[in-house]
Amino acid sequence: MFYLTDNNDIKKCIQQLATANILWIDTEVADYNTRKPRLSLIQVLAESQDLIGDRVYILDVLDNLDLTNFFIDKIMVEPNIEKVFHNARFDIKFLGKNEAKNITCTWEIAKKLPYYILPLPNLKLKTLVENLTGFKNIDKEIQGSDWGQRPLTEKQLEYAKMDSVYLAQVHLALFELMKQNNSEPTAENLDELGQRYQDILHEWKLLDSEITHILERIKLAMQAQNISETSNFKLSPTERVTQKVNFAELAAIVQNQEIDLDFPITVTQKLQKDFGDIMNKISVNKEKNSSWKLTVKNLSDIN
DNA sequence: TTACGGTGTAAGCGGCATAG
DNA sequence: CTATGCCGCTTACACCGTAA
Repeated sequence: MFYLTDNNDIKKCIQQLATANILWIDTEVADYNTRKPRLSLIQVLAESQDLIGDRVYILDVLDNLDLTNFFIDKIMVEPNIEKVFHNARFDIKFLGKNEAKNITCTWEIAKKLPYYILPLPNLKLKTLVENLTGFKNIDKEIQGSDWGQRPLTEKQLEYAKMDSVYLAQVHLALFELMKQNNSEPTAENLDELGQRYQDILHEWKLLDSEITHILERIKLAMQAQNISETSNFKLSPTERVTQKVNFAELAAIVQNQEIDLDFPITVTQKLQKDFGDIMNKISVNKEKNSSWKLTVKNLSDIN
C-alpha cells in the first residue's frame, strides 16, 4: 500500500495511474451525513491480481480541491480509462458528476444478474465479497468512522486499502458470471430450454402458490388483528384518488367558453359500443400496436 | 444525508378461449 | 352471437437500496 499525503507525490501518482486501461476505485467521505460532506480518500488499484493490497494507492485529498480536480481531469473524464466502483453513483458525486466517463458499477452488474444466478439477500460489497471471493469476515464497522480526522488510524487505512482489493475481486467474479450467462438468441438451444422449463415448472408452481397463499393469509390476519408491523412484515394503507367529471358537462363548458382543449382521447371498446353510429361520423385515428405472445402448448402429463 | 432506477402493488384495458 | 374469466401489458404511485 502506498499512502500518499504530499501534493507532488499525489500528482505524480495520478499521472502514472492515468496510463492504465482499467482502475478499481473507492472513496472515503467525511461528514457524509451533513450538508457539506468532504472527500477524504481516493483509493486506486490498477492491478487486479493484488490480493493483499500491496499495490493500492491511497490518495489523501481531504479539503484539497486542486488535487481532486486534477484526479477528475486526468482520470475521471478520460474515456479510455475504465473506472470501476461499487455503487458508482455515490462516488461520482464527488468525482466529476456527469463529466465522468467510462464508469463501471459492480452494484449495477450484480443487480442485472437474476436471483437464481446470484442468490444473495442483498448486494452490499461485503455480501458480494463473502460469497464470490475467498475473503471472509469482512469488517465494515470502520466504514462509518470519522474520515475527517488526521492522522487516520492504522485500522482505517487497512480498511480503505482492502476495499479496493475486494472491489477488484468482486468485479472479476461478477464479470465471469456475466460471461457465463449472456445468452445469444441466435445460438440458444430451444430443446434444452424447453426441457428445463418442463423440469422445474411443477416445483415452481408448488412454491409460487404457497408463497402467494401465505402472503394473502398474513395480509388478512394483520388486518383482522389490527397489527401494522411484525418482525417480518409491514402493512401500510395506500390511497389512490381518481377524479371523474361528467362528460356532457365538460363538453358544454369547452364549447361555451371556447376553452382550447384539443387532444385525442382513447375510445375503448365499451365506448365504441356506447357511441354506436357516431363512430362512423367522426374521424378516427387508429394506432396499431403489435407484440409477440409466447404460449405454452403440450402441457406434459405430470404423473 | 443524496440520487434515481428498480420493484412491489393495484387498477384498467384488450385479446383470447370457453360456454351457452 | 354474448357473457365471463384469465392473462399479459400498461400506467400510476410508493418505497427501496447503496455508498460514507
